[in-house]
Amino acid sequence: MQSILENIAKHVALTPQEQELFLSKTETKPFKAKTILLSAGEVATCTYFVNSGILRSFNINDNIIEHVLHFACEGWWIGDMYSYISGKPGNLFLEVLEDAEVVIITKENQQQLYQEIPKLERFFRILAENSLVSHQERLMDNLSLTAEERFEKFCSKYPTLIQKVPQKHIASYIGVTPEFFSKMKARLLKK
Amino acid sequence: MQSILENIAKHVALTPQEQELFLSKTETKPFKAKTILLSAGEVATCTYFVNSGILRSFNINDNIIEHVLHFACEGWWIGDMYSYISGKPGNLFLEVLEDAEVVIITKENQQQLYQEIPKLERFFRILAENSLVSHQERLMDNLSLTAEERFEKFCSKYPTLIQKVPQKHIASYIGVTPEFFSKMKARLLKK
DNA sequence: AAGGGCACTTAACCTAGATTAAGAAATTAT
DNA sequence: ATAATTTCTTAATCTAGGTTAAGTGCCCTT
Repeated sequence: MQSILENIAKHVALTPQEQELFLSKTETKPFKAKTILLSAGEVATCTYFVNSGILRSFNINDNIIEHVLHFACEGWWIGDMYSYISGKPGNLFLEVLEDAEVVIITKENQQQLYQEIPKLERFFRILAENSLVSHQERLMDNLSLTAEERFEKFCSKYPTLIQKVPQKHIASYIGVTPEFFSKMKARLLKK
Repeated sequence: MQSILENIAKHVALTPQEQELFLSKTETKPFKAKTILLSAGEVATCTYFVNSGILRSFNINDNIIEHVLHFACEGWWIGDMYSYISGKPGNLFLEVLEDAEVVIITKENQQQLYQEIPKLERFFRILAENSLVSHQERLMDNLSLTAEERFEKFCSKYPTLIQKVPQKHIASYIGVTPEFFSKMKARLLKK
């Protein structure tokens, strides 16, 4: 299991004291599958780091159709960035897909940490930049690739997720209906 | 015209000396429309801030179809974040659409600035976070809205751009062909 | 001022993926 | 175990948006 400190150490070096301070501002909790950590309409007051298990963020259209924004498994960060930084009610739900242990950082604590350990500004800058790059790529993929190509890309990028999460969520992530996804999968298997 | 210093001042306060230092690490240049500042396959060594005029970033599929990632006009930042942070050849072109004045920061200079003015880590963190949020929103819009709804959203978000940039680029940005865009526009005008 | 590209429009036809519906398989709960 | 609920599959039908093609108008350039 990759710890949150190892995750930070990938980009900035914290002293033992800083590490301790950092951990003191976090809270680690277990959650059962199906738990909703955050609902649309609420203000996101925390950011989440996944120690183990799987989470997803998604929104709901017209009270019917879900769209998966993100999956997060071991070693990933997840949250509702819009609500978190704006302080306004968000559109995202955050759900546990597989029993998970999650490190929680409140916005208050994160602000304090920025004051006390300025290096963390760099860390979260790099995190945001990397996330931005992958969103840009996904956006361009959605504009230029077919559903089949997006699925293949998803498989090579997140090979472990395919076995673990219901395929309707993967369909939603790549932007097709579950029915079409099923048809497409059958077609690919014949090849 | 909004200066780059005012843009920074929105999020962090620099002292006069810091402001001077910052400007000394930048270069401001005029560019004629149609100039290509960066091509796919090149490594992006700079980030760009637009003083005036309009730029766009886009990629090209199979040597044929362009997809617009971004427009940038007065007061916006633009570049190829993937190539810039990875140091690898990128997929994006950066083109001037309307005669422009652009502030250029090289990666080297930006790294030095991070050392000398740590507050800039915060500024660029906030910049990346905001950009991330708008990419997430655009991604979800592409998954859940019709072309017509995306167009309406584009109009209310970037009212000035509609008059100024060729509509085929706007079609590309919202993710439809120029022909369909034209048809859709005619349909909307009838209402 | 003339001509050569672009940018835009229109229209006929086409297709990837959506929708609807019904049944089968797999999980979950009791 | 068994019932209940979800998830997945299959198939028929439909549509938003793509493709192809032809024509119009409008900047640019010289």
